[in-house]
Amino acid sequence: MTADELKGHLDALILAVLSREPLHGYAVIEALKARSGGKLALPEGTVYPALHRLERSGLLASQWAHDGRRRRVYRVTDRGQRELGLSRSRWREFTTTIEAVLT
Amino acid sequence: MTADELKGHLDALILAVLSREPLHGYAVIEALKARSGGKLALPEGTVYPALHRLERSGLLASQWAHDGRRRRVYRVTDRGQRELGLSRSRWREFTTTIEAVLT
DNA sequence: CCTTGACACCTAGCTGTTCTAGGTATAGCC
DNA sequence: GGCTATACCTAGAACAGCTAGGTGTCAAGG
Repeated sequence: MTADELKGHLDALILAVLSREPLHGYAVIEALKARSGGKLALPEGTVYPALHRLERSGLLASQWAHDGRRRRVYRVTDRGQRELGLSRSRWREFTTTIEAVLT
Repeated sequence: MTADELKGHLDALILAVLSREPLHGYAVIEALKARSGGKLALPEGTVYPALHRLERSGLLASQWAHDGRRRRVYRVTDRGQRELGLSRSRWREFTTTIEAVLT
């Protein structure tokens, strides 16, 4: 399920894990894996560009941390928090719409 | 909600409406609109290529009907029916996975 | 009669997102 | 010293959905 069916929902997932606590990119990947029971095993080439995109559009902010390794730690901005709320209600509408047709 | 978030799920939706009864392309668009309460207003440029794709991969079969207008009527093949079943369970897994992360 | 709008089909090319497949570099363990 | 896990990055491929154009029929209204 490393999927094309994911399209359009990745941003919300990233915002969701980062809204709990700031994390660096690699840790975001692992958090997604952990919180989904291993189902969401996203490659770095998917997540890193997504983080950059989200930062460019002001939903995330990042800071370099140098505790041994170089790590870029991301946190959700206020706008990102609001966007996460919108994403959640959009998700609910999306699923009910699809399910209305699918069942 | 005419969306990028739809990606990867359109095929299942089309199979679902056509599994009830065979329809021509334009009617598929209207059926999707009706069954979703107007939320799914997909442009022709999305649906027609999808129908062709599904036929090419053997999940749909079509026949021209000439009752006044030219209409290409699509029906779900046996393979398409099986695929619809798979799509439904994939959908369930997909939503539970996303929701585990999102909530 | 002729224009407008709904019906019904089609496709080339744009866009944007995910993935593939490469690359760099450090830390820790055997 | 070499291997694995950690940690970052990006160019380009692949592909789905959309935009924006096109054709043609039919029915209703002016």
